[in-house]
Formats: sequence, C-alpha cells, structure tokens
Amino acid sequence: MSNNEGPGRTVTLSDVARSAGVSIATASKALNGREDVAPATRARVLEAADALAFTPNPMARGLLAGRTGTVGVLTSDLEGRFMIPILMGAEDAFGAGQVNVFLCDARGDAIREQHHLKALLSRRVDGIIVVGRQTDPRPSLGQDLPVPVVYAYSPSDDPRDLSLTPDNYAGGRLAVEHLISCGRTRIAHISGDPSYAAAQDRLAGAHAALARAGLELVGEPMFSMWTEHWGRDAAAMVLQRHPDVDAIFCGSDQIARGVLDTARDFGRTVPDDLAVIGYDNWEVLARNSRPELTSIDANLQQLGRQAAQRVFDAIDGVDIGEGTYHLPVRLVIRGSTIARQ
Amino acid sequence: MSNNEGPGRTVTLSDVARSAGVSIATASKALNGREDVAPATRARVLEAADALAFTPNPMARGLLAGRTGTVGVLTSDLEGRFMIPILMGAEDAFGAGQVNVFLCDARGDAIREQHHLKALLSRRVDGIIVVGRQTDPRPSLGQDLPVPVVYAYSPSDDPRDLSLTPDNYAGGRLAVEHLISCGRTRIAHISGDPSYAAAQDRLAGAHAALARAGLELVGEPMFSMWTEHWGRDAAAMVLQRHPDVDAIFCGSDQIARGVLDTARDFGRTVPDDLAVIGYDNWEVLARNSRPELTSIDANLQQLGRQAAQRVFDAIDGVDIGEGTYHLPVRLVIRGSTIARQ
DNA sequence: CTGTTAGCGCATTCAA
DNA sequence: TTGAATGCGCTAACAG
Repeated sequence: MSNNEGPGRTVTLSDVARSAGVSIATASKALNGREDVAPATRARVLEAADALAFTPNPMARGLLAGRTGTVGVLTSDLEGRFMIPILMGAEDAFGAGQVNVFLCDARGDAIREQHHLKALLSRRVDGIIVVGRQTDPRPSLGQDLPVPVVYAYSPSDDPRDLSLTPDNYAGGRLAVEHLISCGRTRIAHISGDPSYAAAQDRLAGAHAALARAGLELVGEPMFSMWTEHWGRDAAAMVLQRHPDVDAIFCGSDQIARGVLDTARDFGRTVPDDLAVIGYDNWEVLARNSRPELTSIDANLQQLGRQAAQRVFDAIDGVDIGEGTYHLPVRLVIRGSTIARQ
Repeated sequence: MSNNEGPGRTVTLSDVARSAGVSIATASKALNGREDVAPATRARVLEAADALAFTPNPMARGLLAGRTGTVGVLTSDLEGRFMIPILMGAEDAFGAGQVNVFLCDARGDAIREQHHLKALLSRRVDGIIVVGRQTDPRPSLGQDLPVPVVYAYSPSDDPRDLSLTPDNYAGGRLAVEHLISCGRTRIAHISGDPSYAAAQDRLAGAHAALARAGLELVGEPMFSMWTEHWGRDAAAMVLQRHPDVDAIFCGSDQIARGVLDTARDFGRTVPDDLAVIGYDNWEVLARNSRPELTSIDANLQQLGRQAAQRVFDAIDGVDIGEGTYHLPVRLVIRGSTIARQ
C-alpha cells in the first residue's frame, strides 16, 4: 500500500527515458507524438513506457499547460431528483473525452457554495457546471471568474451567463394539448408550490393550449406542495366541486399518484372517466401506478450532456454565448390518458 | 474569460512575496503557518495574499508532496437509489477537509469501470471508494493498486479488501421483531429478486427472529421483483391463500406500497387488520403512503461517511484493515405498523 | 528570523 | 534527429 519506495515507486518519464536509452526530452517528444523523432527511437520509447506502465503525472503536466483536464460540478442539492440525470449526462459527455468531474454538493447553502467554488478554482478546474434544484433563477457566480461557467436547470439571474433549463412552458402546453387531443374538455390543474417558476410556467403553457382550443381550466388551478398527499387532498376537492371534470393535469408525478389514488376512492375509472397526466416522468412512480402514468419528461440527461458540451467548447476557446436556453421536453404516453387496447 | 494575460493572470506565490517585500520562501512559510517567521512579517504576507486573492496552486503543491488531495468515487450505477446517500456522505466527510471527489460512473459496465479506474490512477488520486449497486460481492479491483481502496455497499469478493455494507440480516431481524412486539404472529414475507444477497439476508434475519419467538412464516416467502406491481400481485395471493395473515414484511418500500394498495382493495385496514413494514426507508414512498410506511433505514449516508473516513485514515498511513463490515441499520416506525393515537 | 538553493515531473526552447 | 538547459509554482533544506 505504500506508494513511494521500492520497485512500486511511481514510474516517471525519466525512468522511461533511461530504460529506452534516450534523453528525457526525446522520450517526451516520442510519447507526445511530435514529428521530429526517428521512428526507431519512438518505437523503443513507446515500448519502454508500455513495459513500465508509465502514465504521465497530470500535475506536472498541468503545471506547464495551465490546464488540468478537470471540470467542477457544483450542485446545490444532490438529494434532489433532478441532479442525478443531469450529473449522469455531464459525466457521460466528459467521460468520453479526457476530462474528469469534481463533484461538490453545496446542500443548498450559499456559504458552502462559496467554499466549494473557491476549492474548485484553487484546483484550477477548466470549467464549472452549476446545477440548481429549481428552475427559478439563482444568483450568478459573477462575471469575473477565470473559467467558463454553465448553469444547468436553475438559470443564472444574470443574462450575461449561459443557462440551460427545461422548457416548462412547452411542457404545460404539451400536456394539455395531449389531453385535448384525447377528447377532454373539462380539464383541471393541480400543482405544487406556487412560488416555483416551474409551477407558474407549466400553468402558463397549459393556459395557452387551452385558449387556443377555446377552452378554460375547470376551477382555479390548485397549488400547495409537490407531494402525493396534496395530490390526494386536492383531487378530492376537485372531484367534489366539479364532478364533470374529465381530465387533471398534475404538476408532478407525485401529485398525480395522489390524484390516481383519490380517483379510485371516488369510483372514477382512469383513463375512461378521468384522464390524468403527471410531470417529470419519474419512472419509479410513473411506471408503477395503476394505470401507468402519462407524463412529461424534461430530458434532463440530455440537458446535462449539453451543459458539458458547452463548457467543453468554451474551454476550447469557442465563444460560449449567453442567455437562457429553454430545452425541449417530451410527452411520454402511458395508460392514464389512453386506455390500452 | 481569458486566464493567462493582463492583470487577470493567476496570482502566484511570487506575486505575494514581491507585494509583501519578502522572499518567496518566507512568504511560503508565513502562509503555511510555520513557526520560524516574525509576526510582523507574517502579517504583511497574509495581508498581501489576501489583497491579491492568492490561492496556492494545488498542482505545484502536489508535485512536491506526492499527494493530490483528491479521491475517486467509482460508482457502478449512479441512477440507483443507493448511490446518492452514500455519495453525499462521502462528499460530506471529504468536503470538511481539503480533499475533493472525482466522480466516475461505470454504468454497470466492467470495461468502463476499468477505463475509469485507469483515469483515476493516472490522475494520482490518493484513494478510491468503490460503490456498488447491490449488496452482493463484486469483483475486487485487485491488491496491487498504488492507493487504498474501500468498497461501499457491494463488498469486494476478496477478503483482503476492506468493505462496508449494510447489515441486511439485522434489518430482517429488526423488522420481524418489531412486528412481533406489535402483537403480530401470522407474518408473511414478500420480497424482490431472490438472486440478490439482500433478499436472502433479510429473509434469514426474519427467520431468526421468528424462530426465537417460536413462530414461522405464513406461507412460503414470495420472491420476484423489487416493484410496486409485484407487491400488489403478491399481496393479492397472500391475502387470498392466508386470510388470517396479520402482518407482511416487505423486501422494499416499493413492494410495500403495492401491498398497501392491495390491502385496501381487500378491505383490510392498515395497521389494524394488517401491519405492513417496508425496507429502505425511501422517504418519497414511505412518507406519502396511506398510512405512512414503517421501514428499515440502512443509514447509507453514514456508510458513505465511514467509507470516506477509512480512506482518509489509510491515506494518513493508518492501517486500513480488511474484511467486510456489516453496518447497523435502524427501524423507522410510522403508521403502517402502529396506529396513531 | 530571512533568503538562497534545489528539485518535484514534465514540455519546450535552442544548440549541438 | 537528439539532448542539455530552462521554468511552471511551490516547499524543504540549508546558509546567512
């Protein structure tokens, strides 16, 4: 387990050079594919490097190059449902190349975030992805950072930053359009915390789709929490006050699960008597309900991949651009809106 | 955005030294809190460093020390439910100190894992935590790695490695003991994939607790999948064949959710007519069911923290030990086993 | 107490 | 085509 004595000592370029009978400089050139080295010499060097299992020390290398081949991912809440797919997408995109990801979880604490930011910068990461936990704008890290930054999920509140966030407006529209195309006209909306931009944007999208069809929401949209419990309670109120409702657009899959539950209590058959559509396409919930839940998927993994690609580009000197991009979402149709044949 | 020209250039120790009017060496000593430097000088250096927002270059530092202050976390399946708390625990424990975490997701692919392992080693991480997705033993990374390795969740199949894994046997025992202490005697077991060690261990623990009370499982334990759907189907079978069952120990919270669902269809009141206990304490599921779900919590965050602590120690030269440690789990009591007053 | 010197591992001039 | 020398930013000996 010791790592700096005996034959287990880390093998350096000079070991390779000696073993190949050349100078350090020549060995370096040979290994890095520079042109001005004789084929025979190069072969010998490569062979020696291989035999010694030589891997260049990235710190020595970085010290010269000024690049570390690492990026930081600064998340504000690892626990959250949305981080993981984004993180996967990013790690994926980077993993393909030669860069590795430093993960930092700020636990939603601004102090801790500053701390981690400093740590990342002092590690000389080549770029940073900031992943937020809501789609509400978040404070910018500032413009004077020495590395490119991309904001994912939570956009930055500074328009000079580059932000990628899912298009909740389109999601709301998509959901309602689907319900209408299923022949529903009496549509209610049950959503979560109204202070979330996500809740408002989805509602706005829904309104737009309804208006285009000459329809209106049944009752007022109902806001409270993103939980199954609230879905149950709200659905009971809706079904009591508006028995003629024929579809409910839910702000999350959790809420939708609660709605399904209550619908059963009320003797309403889904999707025949009542269509239900969720949001997030959280498969654990959506695929295990009775019936399975139609939902809107925000393509978060894709979002993470794109964020990674952007910092990649920025590192390579490509102009990174600015402003907030709303990435497309998609409809996933299951049994809660269309009966299986 | 450029990072090596103009006044935005990275500030180095020599900048600080010049600004403070001392030599580089003195500046270094002052900043690192070495004793042999005059208080006044130290103050000037610190002031200068602060004014210039100096942060030491970890690569230069690491080049000397032979340490990078980084560890790798090699997960086999980020998506999985169990990674996140472990990851959080680890990141937490490290974040407190000065080390940062490289995250690598092998996606359950051995090739990819090898690739990432190489990448981590070539980055000279000081240690590695391997996080698996099941509690079944997994192939060891081998004994000849230049850095300490700790296996979390999935133990290594080589007893010379150090592994930390939750004590599923104790979990099964705990669950059944709780049911018995609630006065239940006709207990059935519905679990997931029988090829999982977790399924077998929990069952074994359950058997032990039953035996000690002079009881037996009602019917054969039922195995299939870790899903809500299976929980529903299995519960229907159990309730049909053994109407006198008064408790069901479920292998996962998902299964338990399905069981609760079916219990309602059968007109069984939980917990009065039927007690239900889940496993994993996945709050999204457990806290949103009707009634809320009693469950076993594996303390995964704690497990992650301990894994981090171990590699920490190992890096510091403390003997890391070997073998597989089964970490304690805990019972979380909610309404599905004990009625609220 | 402070400054000078050396060297970590590597890539890159520039001479030979 | 090769190699000796230089320096990236920092710390650890030592000498002053």
